[in-house]
Amino acid sequence: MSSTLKAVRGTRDLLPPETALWDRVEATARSVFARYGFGEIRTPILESTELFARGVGEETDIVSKEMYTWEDRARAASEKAQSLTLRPENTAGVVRAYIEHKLGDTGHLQKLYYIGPQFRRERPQKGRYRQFFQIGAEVIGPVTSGSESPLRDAEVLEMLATLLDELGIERASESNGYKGWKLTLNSVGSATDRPRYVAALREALAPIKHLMCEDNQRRAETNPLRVLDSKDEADQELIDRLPKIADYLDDDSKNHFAQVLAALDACGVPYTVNPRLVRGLDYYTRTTFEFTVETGLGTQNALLGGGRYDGLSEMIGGPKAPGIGFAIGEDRLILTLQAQATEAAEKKLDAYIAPMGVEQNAAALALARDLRREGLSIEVGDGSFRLKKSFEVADRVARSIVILGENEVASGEITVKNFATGEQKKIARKELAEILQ
RNA sequence: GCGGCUAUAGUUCAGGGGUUAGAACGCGGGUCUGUGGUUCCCGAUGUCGAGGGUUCAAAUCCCUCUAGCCGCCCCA
Repeated sequence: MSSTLKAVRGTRDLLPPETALWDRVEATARSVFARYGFGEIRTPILESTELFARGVGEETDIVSKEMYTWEDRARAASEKAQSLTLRPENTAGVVRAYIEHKLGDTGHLQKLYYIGPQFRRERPQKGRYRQFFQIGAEVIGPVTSGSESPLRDAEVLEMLATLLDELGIERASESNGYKGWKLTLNSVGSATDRPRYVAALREALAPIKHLMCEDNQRRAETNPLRVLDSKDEADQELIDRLPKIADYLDDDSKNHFAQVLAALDACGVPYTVNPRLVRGLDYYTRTTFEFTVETGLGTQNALLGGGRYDGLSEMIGGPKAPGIGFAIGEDRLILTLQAQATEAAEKKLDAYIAPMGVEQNAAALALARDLRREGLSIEVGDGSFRLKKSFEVADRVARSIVILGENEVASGEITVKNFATGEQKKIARKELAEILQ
């Protein structure tokens, strides 16, 4: 017995009417990004494995255990098999394209956004899929283009606040029980601060880690920064006494962070500084941030995350090109909007054309064609339907019904009925479009 | 990757070894061969997730698998 074929684990089909919400989210994002001077970039979903190993970091969970990676087949003896990977995130790909196309040589600041699928092989859950969608943006360029400016950090954060506002996601406040979006940020220091701090952390952890939970003992070895955002109650006191990142920031980094916060204040973007906020990707430097929401996502409450990556370009063999970016979990954004249950009125078509008898089918389709070209949304029934059925279907999908029968053809007039008012009248063809508006 | 819960009609769910598996919504039809949205009357919903086992008998009990969900890990 053959089992039926299904979408593979962790992937899913998106169907109407839900896709209308995806459209709205993407259209809103494009509109906001355009106003901030961003242009769209589309990079391949397939990249050389090495890009992620070097960019995202060999030791990160993403690279070490979550990537879809395989050896591409060598087609000729002279060709070498190459290790390929379905992109688990998009920043590395964008920076690779920036380097490959020598965008830095333009001397201009690059503002790029993308919308597309990403792939990570994790255990699926609500808000966490193996193929998931990210909407992201990157600001990157040579230092002389101003790419290192704290103004860029603040601009990106303010843009995100605007986007969430325009999408209708509430800000966390007392009145909504802090269920709206919340921005948390931190500075993890420059490319030299960060290793210094990690070394200090390792040193501090060495004598006390055996007192901690199993997870934290492992983290102390593999990724000491992660110990900081451990949720283990018993370990909190020990964690509080660990060195603070703020004490390892050089003056430039401190100054940079202070300017970001000042600009956020000036723009009225609410935030919380969390000195323990660390992000899982190796490339982050200085400003890191995440937006969380409490609605609809369970424990997957990180709606988007991002940060500065001043050294990423060099890590993958490019010129110095500081940058800052973010990735929004589009799936999570959709879930949040659905949970907010601002049930938008169901969109109905302008009219439904009901041909009376199959001999009217051709005329009905021609009429539909004309009305559609006039900008109306139209559905056409079938002449074999009884009129009662036509009315039922029409009432479900459209605001008005247009009846096309022998009487109408004979008289040259068309019968139109509006479902909301119940008003029915016979009108001339040329008045039709206006009546249906 | 680890631990737990779940899988029955298009949808949301009830049923818990014994003939033919139920409700609501939705769907089809009728009262009405040119009139919907509210009524009224009929009807069909289905390999009970897949495979195997126990039993005279399995949707029901057991095992395996698959998928979803919850928590962890981690992240968007």
